[in-house]
Amino acid sequence: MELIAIGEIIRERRKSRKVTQDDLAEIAGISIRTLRDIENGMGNPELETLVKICHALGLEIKVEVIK
Amino acid sequence: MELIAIGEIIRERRKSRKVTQDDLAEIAGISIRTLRDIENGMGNPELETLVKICHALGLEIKVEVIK
DNA sequence: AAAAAATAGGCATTTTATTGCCTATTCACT
DNA sequence: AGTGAATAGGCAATAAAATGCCTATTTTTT
Repeated sequence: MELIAIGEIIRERRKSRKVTQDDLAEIAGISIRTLRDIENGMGNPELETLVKICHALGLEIKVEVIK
Repeated sequence: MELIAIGEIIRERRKSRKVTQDDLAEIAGISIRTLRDIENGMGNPELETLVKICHALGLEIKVEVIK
């Protein structure tokens, strides 16, 4: 699970929902600046930040055993 | 996915591997202080920190659609 | 029961994510 | 092509995570 991968997942999901970065950031309760960085694979977000975004998109973060 | 849940998953996995916090922290490349906080559900770790720990334990962080 | 090992958490410091403000660039629509 | 919306990213300030040092408590081992 890399940053860029999460960013892409979030971006695709957001676009499929036809939501702007601005709207998603507001719904998730984070700044658009942070959302932008995450979608572009920059930085190293806090778990809570990711959870907020994912929740706003109907996504969930899970921990699984590597097979 | 809540903090306390991740902490418990990590702790259980670590114990099943018979590894101490000290050892796991060193293997993961983070401080024992941070690992301790995460296992006890305190704080709000960075994604990279979680990834390091999970990797050291053969665990993976995933994003899934909520059913 | 005693000793050693492991875990817990307070606190100050350092490092880094988040944020806001700004302008530039790209995209979508008429 | 032109216009407005959306996205991108630099930079400084702020907020918060990570770390190190310390002692206390709990757990394990002998």
